[in-house]
Amino acid sequence: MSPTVRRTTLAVDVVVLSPRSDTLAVLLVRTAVGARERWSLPWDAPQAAEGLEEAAARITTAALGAAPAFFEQIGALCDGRRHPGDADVSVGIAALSPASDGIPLEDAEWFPLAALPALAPRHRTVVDRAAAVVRQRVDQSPVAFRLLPPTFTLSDLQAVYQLLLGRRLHKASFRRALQASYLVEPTDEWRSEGRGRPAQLFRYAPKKRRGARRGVRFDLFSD
Amino acid sequence: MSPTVRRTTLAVDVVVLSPRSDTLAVLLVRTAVGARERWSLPWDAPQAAEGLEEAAARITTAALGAAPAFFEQIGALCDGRRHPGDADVSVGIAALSPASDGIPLEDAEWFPLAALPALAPRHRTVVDRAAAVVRQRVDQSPVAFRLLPPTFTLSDLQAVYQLLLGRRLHKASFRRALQASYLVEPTDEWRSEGRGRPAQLFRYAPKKRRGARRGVRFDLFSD
DNA sequence: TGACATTGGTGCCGAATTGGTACTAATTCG
DNA sequence: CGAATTAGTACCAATTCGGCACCAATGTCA
Repeated sequence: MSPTVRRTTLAVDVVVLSPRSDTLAVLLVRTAVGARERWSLPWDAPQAAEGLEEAAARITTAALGAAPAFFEQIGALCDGRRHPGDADVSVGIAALSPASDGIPLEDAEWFPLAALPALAPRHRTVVDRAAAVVRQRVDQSPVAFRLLPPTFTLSDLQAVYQLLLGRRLHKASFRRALQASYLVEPTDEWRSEGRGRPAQLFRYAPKKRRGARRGVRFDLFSD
Repeated sequence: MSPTVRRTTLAVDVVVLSPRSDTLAVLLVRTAVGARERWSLPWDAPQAAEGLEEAAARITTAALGAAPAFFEQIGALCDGRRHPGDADVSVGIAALSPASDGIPLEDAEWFPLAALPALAPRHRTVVDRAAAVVRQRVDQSPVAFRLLPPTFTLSDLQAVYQLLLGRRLHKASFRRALQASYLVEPTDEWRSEGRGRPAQLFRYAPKKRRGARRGVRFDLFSD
């Protein structure tokens, strides 16, 4: 018996993440279902000859008015869980948007990741996986920089890392590690943010220094 | 304009990885195309009401005669690249199988990851992503243990880590890290492998010690 | 205007971790 | 028995880490 394809229905569900008022927030759109107000992730089917990330960009732009700075696919879901459009399979995409970018359209709103309204079960799973994936990627891809404007202070950067990792970092150690990584370079601008000493602005500018590989670390296991 | 689903064709492509003769090997199946011999990943469409990993287990069993020990989905691909069954979308699954498990069926064969025959472009991408994902997960999920039989020596384990990471590890440091991680426990069996001192056998038995979280490491960036 | 609060940034030191070498242990081969 | 081979450990110097204290530059307010 040789393999054959089957027709299925497919949806792209986008989890747009952005730091808003000191927490990670998710963009949801209002869906009119009966009398009660309901929310869902922005989603749609990919159009013909459209890549998955192209579709994600289009879907996000429709809800936020701006294209996100970064995408990462978090996989296909095909559990039996209900999807708002009854798609057989969902492809989840995590999209990162700087705090300053975009103004949600009329039927869209930011919700803190920790305080979401009820969602379709499939969407709930997609959100959870997106958050987990982004948090895991923090030190392997430039995730944090995509949640910040093009120039930022080191305190901003540290705050984003702390948001993503969910724990405090030591200022001196953080800067040492950053220095050693050749990921940012200083600009000659300074920002004065009300009181306190002005902070130097940096930009993301990774140098291709192959970092010194360390030995295996077994410390991130979770299961 | 509210979102709607579209019908597409879907395939599950499985990358079965196993350590064979000191390299990572991939299981391929022979596909008769014209006169020339061609190879592809084992694949099929998911059956109705079948989860993606269930499908992967079924597909692998059909080619290897045994179900793999571990699956990890590596995402959906929807580039324009050609798929052997002309599926619009492929879901790639990495499957791990211990060296000792399974005997490839008549039309299946192991190929070293570094010396694969020509594949359909989509399958080539799936293989590359599977290898990258598995290598990245090495220190975050029990990937290495799924490439070994239930009991193994620490030298076996170190060899697998070295295969996956593609570099040498220091014996003392490796064992220190392993000790600190509470991932294995000794059995009271010993294995004598020809010459040399017999090695104690261990089994995978993760203790739920929340590892001491370290500071951010910026060293694994690749782009 | 000058003390003080506030935020940014760095220097230093003891403790922990790392990588390396060298050692001991247990077995097979001849 | 001794050489060879593989397993496992002890020690040590160098590096890295976390924490604290300190200095710097600005706004606030008496």
